[in-house]
Amino acid sequence: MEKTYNPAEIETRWYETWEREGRFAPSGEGNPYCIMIPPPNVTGTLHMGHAFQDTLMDILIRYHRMHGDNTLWQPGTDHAGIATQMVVERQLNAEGSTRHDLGREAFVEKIWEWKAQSGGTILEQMRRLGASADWSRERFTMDEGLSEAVREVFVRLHEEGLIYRGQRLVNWDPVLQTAVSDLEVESTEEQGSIWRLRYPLADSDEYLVVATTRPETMLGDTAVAVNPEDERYQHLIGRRVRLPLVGREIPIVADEYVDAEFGTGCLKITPAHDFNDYEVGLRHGCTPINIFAEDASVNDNAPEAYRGLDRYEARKRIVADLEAEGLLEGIDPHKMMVPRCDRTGAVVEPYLTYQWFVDLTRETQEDGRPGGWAEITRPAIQAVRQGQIKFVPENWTKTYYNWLEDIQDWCISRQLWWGHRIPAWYDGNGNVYVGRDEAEVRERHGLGAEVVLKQDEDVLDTWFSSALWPFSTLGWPEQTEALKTFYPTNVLVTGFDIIFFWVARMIMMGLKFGGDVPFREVYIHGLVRDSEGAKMSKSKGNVLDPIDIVDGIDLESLVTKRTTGLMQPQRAPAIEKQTRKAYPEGIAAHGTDALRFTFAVLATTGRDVVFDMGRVDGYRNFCNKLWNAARYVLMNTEGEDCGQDGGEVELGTAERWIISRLQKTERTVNEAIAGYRMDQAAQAIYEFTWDEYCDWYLELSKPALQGDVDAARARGTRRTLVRVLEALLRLAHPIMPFITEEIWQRVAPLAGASGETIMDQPYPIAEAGREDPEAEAEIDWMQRFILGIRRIRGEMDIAPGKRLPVMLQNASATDLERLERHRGALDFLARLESVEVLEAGAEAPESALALVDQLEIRVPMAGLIDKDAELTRLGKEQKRLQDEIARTEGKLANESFVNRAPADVVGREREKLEEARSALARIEEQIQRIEAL
RNA sequence: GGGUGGUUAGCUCAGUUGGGAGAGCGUCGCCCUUACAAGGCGAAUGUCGGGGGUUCGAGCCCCUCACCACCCA
Repeated sequence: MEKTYNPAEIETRWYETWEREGRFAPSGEGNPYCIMIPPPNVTGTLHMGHAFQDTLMDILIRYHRMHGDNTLWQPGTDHAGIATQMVVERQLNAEGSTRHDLGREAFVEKIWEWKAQSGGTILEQMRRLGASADWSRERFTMDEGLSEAVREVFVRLHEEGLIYRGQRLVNWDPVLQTAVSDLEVESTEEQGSIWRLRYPLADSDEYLVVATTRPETMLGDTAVAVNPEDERYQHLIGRRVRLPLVGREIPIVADEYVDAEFGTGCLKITPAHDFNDYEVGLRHGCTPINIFAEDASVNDNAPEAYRGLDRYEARKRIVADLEAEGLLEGIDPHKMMVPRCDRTGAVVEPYLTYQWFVDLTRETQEDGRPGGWAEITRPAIQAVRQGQIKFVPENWTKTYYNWLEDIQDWCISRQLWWGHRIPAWYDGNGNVYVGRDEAEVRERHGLGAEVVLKQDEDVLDTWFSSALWPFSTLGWPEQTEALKTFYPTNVLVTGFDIIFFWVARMIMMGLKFGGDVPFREVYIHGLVRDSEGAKMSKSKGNVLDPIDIVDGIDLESLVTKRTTGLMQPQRAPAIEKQTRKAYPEGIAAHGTDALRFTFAVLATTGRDVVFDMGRVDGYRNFCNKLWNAARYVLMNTEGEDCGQDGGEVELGTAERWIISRLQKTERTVNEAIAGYRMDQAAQAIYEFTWDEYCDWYLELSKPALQGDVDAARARGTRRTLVRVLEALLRLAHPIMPFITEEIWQRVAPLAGASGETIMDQPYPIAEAGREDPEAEAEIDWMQRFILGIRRIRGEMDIAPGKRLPVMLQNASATDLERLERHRGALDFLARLESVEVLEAGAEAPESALALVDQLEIRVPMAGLIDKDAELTRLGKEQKRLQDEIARTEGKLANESFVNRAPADVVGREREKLEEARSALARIEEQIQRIEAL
């Protein structure tokens, strides 16, 4: 084996081998186990969230594959309508062109080109992480098969009356000029103003004052509303005001919605441009007046003076004009929630347009058929409520219910060019026909060639196709073998930010069209944040590229990477400064396994995953530790007799001990993974490897293999060295696939294991019969013996290499037996020069003292021990024991404790007290003796 | 305003039906002991956010307050 652990070389080599040999495909045998990847944006790049999530999925996949399941990890990508269209559009803009210059067909062609060129990036990055997805089954949401599924679902829902087209107020992005769903809108608090405007009454010289945060919308006002209980305005209800600048007379209505405490208590009602006003308008029979064009400039429904002005320009002019007329009463600063599109950052405009919707709210339709609530939403709620789908951690079900129980109809049309075009056609008379294609529409509705049909210009919300992902990727609507085998899938692994967008919608569509839940469990993991706990985002400049952690990156490259392509280039200097501070040396190469191990350890039940580079450093060291342990094992076993070819094998206590500890670790790891506690699994592997196998067993094997040892014993030691290592490698493989494969190839033959790859070896399962409490007790004794001497050594600053003479006093028969049995190990690990067993009652010379239960271990002080240092050391021990005695005595003096606590707890306290008292007595005696020197 | 989660060592986090708190990194000593200095051996470090309650016993259960974060209106 190479002397140094070099992850880069190992990782690329093994990944290529696995993929070439088709190791990622389902075996076709065993219980089906399937995970659908949450499809990333096809033109995106891998971020920390992906890397974290992919690691978790790959751990589960590799674990189940090794357990013999017929395992499929279904990969693929999403066309991500808005995001992808924007990317390509921005490129065009950079070339001085627009998508409108190109036209729809050429623009879509351009996006396909872009996809062909950069679409594979993220999947390549996933390969770098070791993701063992079945790439031969890779799907893209706009593949023909998946597009067919989309059309099929649309048509069927439409036939059932569950998809409808209607004019509704929607969230409108005036930059992209498309509707967006409420989930794509982010509201943040921003500083704005409240303008108080005077609206003159139509029939007198009086006026009332309305308060508004958006004065420009007054051009579309259709009413003024006051609270019916508001005494100030009783006399106004039913009268009319003359709308300034416009001249239209509009009614004053009473509506509960108005908060008398807010502003002036008079609310202007603009149904076409505010969701609440729309509702109020409906109640009072107002016809909405739309005053904006699609780009949010003022349209022809407004007075000529304002037409064509952008909404903010119009605001300025309107405020100025009102002021000139004496109708502006005042402006107050006001903090308000401003809705912005999460993609473009544009302020979203409530806008009245025709859109397609999925009904999710009606119990029954007008014609008596069941509505969307009954057909889609309620079953989705029930599936979780009745336990057909389990959330892990369980409390996320609350979030799920809260959203579904208060759901709105789903606006599925988008005014984009990139996506699944809505399968609806219009004739010249405004009739709309829905069908799988134009031919079907013509045939079904008897439309001859003379009728001109035009397909709907809009495309579907990307989430519409994502909702079908669990079954469309398996071939639906065909009843394929894959579909029959792997649907429902086993678990969905995803972040909580996407429960609404995606999880709920997959459950809806899975139940409706897949005939069953899309997955049995939903494992919700936390979101990766930077070491300060802040969200990682390009604009904050705190993003990390997982591949940079794997390969390393120098500071200058990192700075360049973080400061190019910013939406707000003015942030560059701040980002640069912060980057230089956080990573003065750049980022070191850590290798994929270390990164994966870190992710596993961070996968606790919390909702935030705070990522700290120090953790990766630590787990890279762990990889190095494992590597070197393997080197040691191989040095001592390759070319030696490890018992793989027969021969008598004898296991010593140390062997029985490490095997016993391994069983416990195997049990812990299996339970942890089954419960989605990757942190506990990784922790157990770490502790076993480092604290038990390396720190103790490898050390114990050294004296056992030195000198002239019994052949059967040596064979037992070598066999245990390789077999435990081999099992450990299998145990760790799902988390750190590369290093384990690399070492396993060398170790497996020595351990008597055969196979081409660790990937398809059986996952270790604990055998209760191999647990050995006796061996554990004995090694525990030995460890305490050694630790006692090491402490004396450490506290006295005695060089580790210096051999020490020790004397034993008060040794029991068991102590002596154990001493005899492990003398070699004790000499080696505690660096003993000699051991003298003192007769009962014999006076020991002045010495430093360590206790193992009743056994007193003494290191004579002559020339070695510093009196004051020993007194300090003993003083600390004295204090600890005194505290312990005080605590236990107090407890045992409490009658209710003795009477009410379980007998074993009380018994344990009594034992503890007794031991502490005995130890304290001897420590204090020792203190006196040393003080007397 | 409603909801959810959090507050444990200097930092980032674990803590399994309530039985005297752990890890990684960092810190302090002593060591180049032939697997590993990305290491070995040893050490220090916490009124478990505040207050109250239940209990023989609370980091863990209940109430309350404070602060932080997120989601929804």
